[in-house]
Amino acid sequence: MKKGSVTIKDVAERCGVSPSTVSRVISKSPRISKATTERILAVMDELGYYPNAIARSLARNKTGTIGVIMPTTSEEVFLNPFFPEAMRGITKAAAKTDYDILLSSNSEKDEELKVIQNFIRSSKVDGIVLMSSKLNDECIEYLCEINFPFSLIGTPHVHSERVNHVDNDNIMAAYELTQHLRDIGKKKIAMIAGDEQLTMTHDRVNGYKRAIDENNLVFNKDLLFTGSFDEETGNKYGKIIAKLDEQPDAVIITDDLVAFGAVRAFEDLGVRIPDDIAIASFNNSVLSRYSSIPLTSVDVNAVSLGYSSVELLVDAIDNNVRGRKIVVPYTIHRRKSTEILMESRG
Amino acid sequence: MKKGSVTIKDVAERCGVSPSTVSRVISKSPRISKATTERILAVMDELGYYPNAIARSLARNKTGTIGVIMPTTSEEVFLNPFFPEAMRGITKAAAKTDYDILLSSNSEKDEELKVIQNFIRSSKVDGIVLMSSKLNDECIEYLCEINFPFSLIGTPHVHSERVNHVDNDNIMAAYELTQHLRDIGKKKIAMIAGDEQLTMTHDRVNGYKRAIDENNLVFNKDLLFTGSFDEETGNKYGKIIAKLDEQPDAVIITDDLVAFGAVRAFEDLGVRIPDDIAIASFNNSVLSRYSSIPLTSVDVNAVSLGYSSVELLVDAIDNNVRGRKIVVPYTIHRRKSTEILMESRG
DNA sequence: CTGAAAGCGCTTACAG
DNA sequence: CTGAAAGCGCTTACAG
Repeated sequence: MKKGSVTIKDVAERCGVSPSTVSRVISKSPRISKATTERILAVMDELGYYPNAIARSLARNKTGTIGVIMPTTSEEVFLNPFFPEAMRGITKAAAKTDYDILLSSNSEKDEELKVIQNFIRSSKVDGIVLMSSKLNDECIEYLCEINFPFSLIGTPHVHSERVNHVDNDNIMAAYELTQHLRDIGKKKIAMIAGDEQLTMTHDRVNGYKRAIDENNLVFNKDLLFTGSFDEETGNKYGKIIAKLDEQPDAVIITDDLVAFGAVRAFEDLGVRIPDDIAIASFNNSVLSRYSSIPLTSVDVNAVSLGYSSVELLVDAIDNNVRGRKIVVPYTIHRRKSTEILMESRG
Repeated sequence: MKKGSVTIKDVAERCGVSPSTVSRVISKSPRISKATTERILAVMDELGYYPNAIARSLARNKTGTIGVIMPTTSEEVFLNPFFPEAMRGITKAAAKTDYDILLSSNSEKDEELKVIQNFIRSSKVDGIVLMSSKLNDECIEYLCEINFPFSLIGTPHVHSERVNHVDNDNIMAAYELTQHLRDIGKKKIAMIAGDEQLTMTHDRVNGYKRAIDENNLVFNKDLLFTGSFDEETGNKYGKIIAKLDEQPDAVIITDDLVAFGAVRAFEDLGVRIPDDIAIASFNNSVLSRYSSIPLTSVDVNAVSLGYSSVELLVDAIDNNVRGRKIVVPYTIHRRKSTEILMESRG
């Protein structure tokens, strides 16, 4: 557009000072007299001057933007309400800290590392937020190796003492959920966990197992399912579970959307919720409230996770902080899908 | 980090050529001999050279990034599934066209214009995607005035021949929805439309009115409500509608989330859906399928809207195109909330 | 087909 | 408190 608009040089000339001086009032250097400062500010206003962010970035070797890496394909991502929520927290924190957000747009699966490398090598960003944590995460590996500032939503599998991360206590959350199911009288509890590659999945499975052990319930690995975060997965496993010879009486599911798939399967097959099978899931999306059977669900507080991830990152960029960890509390919302059974019922 | 890493100069020296030549192979200029090109490529690889995007931007006066402006507060935005969906389309198209996405993070309401001005004046972006269209939209106004490349998701209220935009035919969609309600035997149709400031709201209201007229139903402005896109709004108007002396027998609602609020109100007050009041809404979110009463809903194809908005924008940037319009088809999904009534019923 | 030079718009030691 | 100068890493007419 109107290029060659007004530059620092124009302002300088008009004021009869050097560009250096103008630059200093821009960056609020205290070494400029109040008089000149005000005169320059006035002229900047008059001329409609606005500092060029690109030029500034180049000179200062700092971009003022952070890269946010959406896991896997952006297509899948936005189906899960977790990510929009987390983005909400991220944008909010970014607005506060005055960083811009460069959104990764990896079109293909497993291009994350490439996107990250591109962001870094072409120096488009000062730091990176990783929105998920896998078991052998090459992105985490890479970022640690080159010691580039980043923060992680989730818990790293390795290098935990070197990476800034924010997470819920997923072990405890799954543990509590399992306890809750036992408390309402359930004995045989299945689990549909998420992607095996995610550390989150492992944490939740561990919490589940611990509760099973402590309550002297039997752990049966045939009752533990893993898969992706979509309705289909839930529907598929729901059908399998409903048709088991020894049907479980409860199931913990790693996400509401998946849970809906299971609910659909149960309804289709005449399995009553919560009477025959109770359901408890994660993410507390709007859907969990408005489902035909409202679902007990863990609110992981995705907004806070996102918000804190940016705070951590800024600390990493500005103060070179590494290995800090923030735990965001979760809340279990009890709903009809795990309602306590009446004494007398057919 | 590893600053002063490897630059174009390093590559040039190592090759015994000038930086100009290296620059030319980077930008794939055809004027460089195949031999030198290959030699230089090899050295770039050997040295791990990667062009600095910032420097390139400054020199070329082009950033290679597009700014995406989320309407109002980012907090509200992510509650509505429309936006994540649209973002999905946007990131997908951006990945294809090789543009980066700078996400607006306006923390306060009505800071959109400021964010836009900041993006443009500090030359952080080559173009802008506006995700919603208001009646007297100062952002559209501004962008037209300075003739900055942008595209709009929605229909502009004015300057329509000058702005690139992509939208559904909202008039027709609301018209069809109203017809559908009449077809299932409804006579007195209310509407909970969205924010009065949105052109979308006006289009939908117009389609609704037209259908009312054509069918010789009575238009009653007391049956037309406007408000924001949240459950509360739906719940509030749902209660009001349920308590009207002459209760309507159907209601069109501008968004599933709002519709859920109304459903809740109706259920609480013993109003049967669809028997007493049928409900048809917009956006076809996952929720509309899994609600206690599945909702008839219009799929606006938000992903396509987002995708096309980027295509339009790139055309605006590269070829200076203005005033192009794309219409994205919608689909009405009929569900239980507008099921045809049985003949004999109490 | 290639190079020397100027320039993109800012910042920042260094010197005074 | 202020300025001259060099530099950030690239691009691009211009000239050959």
